[in-house]
Amino acid sequence: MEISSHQFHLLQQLNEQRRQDLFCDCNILVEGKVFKAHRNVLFASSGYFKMLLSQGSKETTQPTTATFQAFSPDTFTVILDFVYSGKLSLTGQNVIEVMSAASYLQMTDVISVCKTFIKSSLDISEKEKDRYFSLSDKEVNSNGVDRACLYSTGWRAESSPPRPHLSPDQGTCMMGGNTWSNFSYYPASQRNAQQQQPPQQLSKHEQRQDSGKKSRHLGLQQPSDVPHYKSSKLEDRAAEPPGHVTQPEEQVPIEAEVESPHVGYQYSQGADVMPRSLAVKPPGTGHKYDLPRMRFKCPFCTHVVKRKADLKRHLRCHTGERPYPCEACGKRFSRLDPLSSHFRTIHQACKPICRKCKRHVTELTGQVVQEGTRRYRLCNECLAEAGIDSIRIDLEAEAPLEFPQDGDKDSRWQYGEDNRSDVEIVEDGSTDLVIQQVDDSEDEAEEKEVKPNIR
DNA sequence: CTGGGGAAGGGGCCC
DNA sequence: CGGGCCCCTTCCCCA
Repeated sequence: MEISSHQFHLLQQLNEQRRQDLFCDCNILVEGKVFKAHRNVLFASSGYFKMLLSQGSKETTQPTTATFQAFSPDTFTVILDFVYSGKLSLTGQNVIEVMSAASYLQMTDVISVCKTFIKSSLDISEKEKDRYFSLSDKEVNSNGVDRACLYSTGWRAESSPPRPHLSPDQGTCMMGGNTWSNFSYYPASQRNAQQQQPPQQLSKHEQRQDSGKKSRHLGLQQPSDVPHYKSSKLEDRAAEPPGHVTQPEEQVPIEAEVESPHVGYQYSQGADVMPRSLAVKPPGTGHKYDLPRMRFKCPFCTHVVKRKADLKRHLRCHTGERPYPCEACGKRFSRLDPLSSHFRTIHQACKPICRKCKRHVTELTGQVVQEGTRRYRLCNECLAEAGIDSIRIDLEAEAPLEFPQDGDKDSRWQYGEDNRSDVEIVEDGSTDLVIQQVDDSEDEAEEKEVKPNIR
């Protein structure tokens, strides 16, 4: 028999203990502000703390202290409140930083919720489009605030439970000129205890995407390996006056018009979702019989793209999402093509150019050198200058190319296996360099086969 | 401190 | 719609 309220009450008690500084054995210092918490709770909630606390001293009588500069005390307050209550107080103003902090702290649930929060606002509803059908572009783009006002009626939350700990201005907030409703997330385990908080429903598309990306984020490595969005940059961009980027303004049409009837993009929950991209028609297509040409407006900045897919891609630079990890070095990329490029350049030494003298080399006139997980080519002369005698096999460098922590996609990292059969390793005597004879023709074939993370 | 080069980020657009 | 290529810009490291 299971008493569903037990978990909720347990968490409540822990939260109460935290507030009263009872049994707190961990101090978290964020930009000078000290937060008290329980090691056990932090350990259970955050991959970062799990790592930190498991690596740290086993001594439990001394309080552990962690210091962070990567996010603000306010952001950590949101995170810590979530840890101890299951309620994530997201607003348009804090979602980026909260997600960044969650990424740093390896809290995949929070990341997912932040992503859902952001993504859920990206859908275009037919209803909303109708609403803007006759908007002039100037009305739409000349003033982000105006636009926010126009949008706000459609996505203001109607069922968000009141949260007394919020400051009044958190009721709705502005982000990039748009008004955002508050967003509360209650883990499934707590939803029963909450007042029938409507669950955040995702469209099939989103569910698929989100589940997939969630699994990717489960593979986050050390926080230092996890790139974070540049909040300041984002804020700068978001704060840019609309006229700052002239290109979209100039190209954007006088009349805003929506795409012809489309499918797939609908509000899942009208209350929590808002139209975040605006389709407008370019100049010269004013005639009603012209095929409507879409332009999609980024809700975070003034960028306008022609295709929804391009907007989706662009948004990753705002959300910081990097779903494509390089399995050789762990570096994560927001897109597949830069990853492929990185992989070819850094780990496959595809450039037939001597890294030292920049001359073109072939398999006859040069060799591949491996340094850690990096590979590059050196011509025989430069190789001789470097002193082949001083170069040895680095078995560490050959073997490490497995990344069990990342179950992303079908990422099959065959680098260390398949390549080895094709290369002849010249062993020498120095640090961590490996010279390899590589058959270029096979290298190309292998390049096709061994692309990381490519489905 | 500065300039050059490599790597990565990001947009446009084709397939 | 995703993958991928091209191009330009930005960032970072190093001499």
